[in-house]
Amino acid sequence: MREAAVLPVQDEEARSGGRKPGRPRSERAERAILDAALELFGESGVAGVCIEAVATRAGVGKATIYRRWPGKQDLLLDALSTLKSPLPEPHGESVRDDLLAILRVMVSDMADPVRARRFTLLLGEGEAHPLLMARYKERVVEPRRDVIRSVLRRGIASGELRRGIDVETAMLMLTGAVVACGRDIRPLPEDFAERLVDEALLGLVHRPAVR
Amino acid sequence: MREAAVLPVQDEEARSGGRKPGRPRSERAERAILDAALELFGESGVAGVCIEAVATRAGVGKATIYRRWPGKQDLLLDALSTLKSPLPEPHGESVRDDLLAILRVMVSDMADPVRARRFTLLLGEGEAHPLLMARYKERVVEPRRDVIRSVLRRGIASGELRRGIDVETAMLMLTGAVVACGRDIRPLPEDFAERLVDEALLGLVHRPAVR
Amino acid sequence: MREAAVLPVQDEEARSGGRKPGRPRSERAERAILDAALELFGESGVAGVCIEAVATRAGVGKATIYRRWPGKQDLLLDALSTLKSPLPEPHGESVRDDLLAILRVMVSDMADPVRARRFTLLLGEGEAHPLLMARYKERVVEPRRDVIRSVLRRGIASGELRRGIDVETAMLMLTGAVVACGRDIRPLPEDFAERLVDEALLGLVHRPAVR
Amino acid sequence: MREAAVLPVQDEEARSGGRKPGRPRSERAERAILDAALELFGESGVAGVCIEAVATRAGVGKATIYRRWPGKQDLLLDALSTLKSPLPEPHGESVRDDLLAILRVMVSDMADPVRARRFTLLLGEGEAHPLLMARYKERVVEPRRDVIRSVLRRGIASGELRRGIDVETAMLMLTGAVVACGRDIRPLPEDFAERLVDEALLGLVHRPAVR
DNA sequence: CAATAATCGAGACGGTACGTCGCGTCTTGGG
DNA sequence: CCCAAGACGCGACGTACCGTCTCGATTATTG
Repeated sequence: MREAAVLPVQDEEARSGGRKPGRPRSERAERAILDAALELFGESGVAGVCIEAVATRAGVGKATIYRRWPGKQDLLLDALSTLKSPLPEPHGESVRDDLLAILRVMVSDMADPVRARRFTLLLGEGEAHPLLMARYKERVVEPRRDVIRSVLRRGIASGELRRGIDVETAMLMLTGAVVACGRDIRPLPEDFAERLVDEALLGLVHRPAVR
Repeated sequence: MREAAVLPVQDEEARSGGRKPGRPRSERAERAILDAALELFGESGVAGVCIEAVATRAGVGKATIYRRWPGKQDLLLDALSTLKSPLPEPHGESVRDDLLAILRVMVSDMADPVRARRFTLLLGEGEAHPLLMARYKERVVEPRRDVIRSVLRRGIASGELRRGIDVETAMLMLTGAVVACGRDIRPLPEDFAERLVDEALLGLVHRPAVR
Repeated sequence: MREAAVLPVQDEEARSGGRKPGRPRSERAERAILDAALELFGESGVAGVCIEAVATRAGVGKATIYRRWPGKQDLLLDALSTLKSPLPEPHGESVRDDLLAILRVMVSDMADPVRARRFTLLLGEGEAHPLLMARYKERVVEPRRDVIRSVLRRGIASGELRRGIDVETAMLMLTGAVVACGRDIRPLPEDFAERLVDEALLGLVHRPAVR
Repeated sequence: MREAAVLPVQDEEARSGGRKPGRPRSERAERAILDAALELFGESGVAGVCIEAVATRAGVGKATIYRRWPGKQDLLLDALSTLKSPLPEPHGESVRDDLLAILRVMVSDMADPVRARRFTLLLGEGEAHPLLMARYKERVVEPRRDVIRSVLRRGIASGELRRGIDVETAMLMLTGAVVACGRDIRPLPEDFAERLVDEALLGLVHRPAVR
């Protein structure tokens, strides 16, 4: 993750025309580095992405990389970062549709091998770089969970869902299943979101479905 | 994976009381190596388990390690295998009880910060060490999943669970929720296994519970 | 060596009061750079004088240094040139007095620990920086030797010294002794210049002194 | 200078048959490193001797070099170390002959460019590595000075030299001249030792030579 | 007064060498 | 045949400076 990204400034340069002194960082170099990192990642996986190789292939000094990213993992994270898929706004017509919408986004994120790899990588670094992890959760994980929580709460309020639901546990079941499935089963079943939502809505016990 | 393990068993010791010539391998060394590997893994993850560090901490020569395991991953796998909690044998009295039994074991594994940390580290570094990950799944993860699968199947067969259940998806919901919870919520709620099983059994939709 | 120094003098300022257009170079910056270079040299020798460190300590951009001196050696040479004690003009009354005058200056240079350290550092690193060494000799060492040479030659011409003297060898004996003494014996004997001159004048062999 | 050389053990291995555990250091590697260093030194001087280049040319890992020498200078010192020329035993027949004998050795040491370079290098490092310098003085410099001192004292005692001689100053004149000359004048005059001794013996003042 | 032009500080650029660390292998003497 | 110790060649690590460059800002002279 770029250092600059830590600052709460959405537009780094446009603040009252001010700019940092000194020669500005080269966008060409930045693109070349990220491209080289992605190429190497595609060729030989995480292990193949060594800073020296990235620098050589990008035609860049090592310092130019370390100026931007503190280490290999952070570079990889940025390189693998395609922008997070936009969250669907729940329409509110039915709980099932709303859950499906958000879970489909999550499933398709996990289905993309690059995104999945990035996610897994991030998880692994979570222990070593708690701040990184915290930011990732705050920006990516929790917004999605919030959508699910609000859909469930709305469903309870509207009477569509039963009153006794433990919202947090239910949410963890849904998101946890996506992550667990994405980690293990390649390729992901296309209809996994549907199966998941239906299973969760119906429960396991044997009785006539009410709706 | 020990090299010896690929040889037929009788070649090792059962040759009519005969033994291989030369000095036998030291069990002390073996235990010391495994313990050192676990300690280091707990402290700094896969990356922290360098053979040199293991050898130093175990008070052992590096060759003594390589004589037994071909590489870091194989050593780690053996080391981590000693950790898995014993699986409860499902009694078969009720699906709920059987699920609770296995999920309680998993929750309590995740509740132990040391074990949880080890698990998270392993998960995260799975991408970087795919072989290690694969073997860990084969030895630790899948046996647990198999217990859940069989409980669910038995429940369907006995009529206790409804027929249409997607066993795989249901299993992923249960185990995924435990992992997701263990990763995020510290300390884990004591009754998480109960809440999870009940939520899963009942489903979310509003209708009178049948059992 | 300053670039400007290669230009004819009148091009710089004497053009009927005219000046070069643009912002003139800051004398403050120049002094700060030279001072910083000297400080760093005194602290850690030639190796310690890195342009980056000089720039930082002088509060100056690196380009401001490179605009004036083509490299480290040239900067150092200019910096060290500001240090040489002024040479005494030989009065010509007696060879002994003239030699004493110049040797006293050299001895007192070596007696000052800071100057001596600088000199020793410079000598030692001469091999690694031959250009710097050559220029230092040309600017600092040789002028002093020339004084001694001319004193000796004048002494021979006036009949004060014997005709057969090997001027070069005699000069090396005198200056070499000062350097050797300055390197080894701390603090220097106060009367070392006198002892040296007398010993050299008298020679070692046993016979009645003539003068 | 090799680390081992600091220890006061003259024979590193032969003490009571004991030997350090582990694989012994390869003499092949050591020779290859020293040869490579000398080659590079001959090709491009001190600046050309970078550890990476030495390692590559010697077909050796960098660590193998750093295991033996703490840094570039120390490696160079060892590489350039031809054994110090043996000191001539003064015959005692005449002061002039005895001085000539020892000074000729010193002059020929300085005349050899490799030895001279090594000496100059060492001097330069003296400030940075005082212990190294001290050992060098103790082992090489002082023994030579002692020879000169004793020759001078014997000359005074025998009446060959005048009584008032300042032995230390005279010694510094002789040795200092050799060093100063060796540093500046390449190639050294072949008869420099003779000229030096004669000049010192006769002195500078004009009077009939006594002997 | 405005335009021009050189210098200022700051700092990024592509490089090179540094000294360290861990890898997996090899080589000792001794149990 | 195993053990501990530790050296081996290798290669990536992250750092420090090199000498060059590119910024916006500053400061004189010139038109």
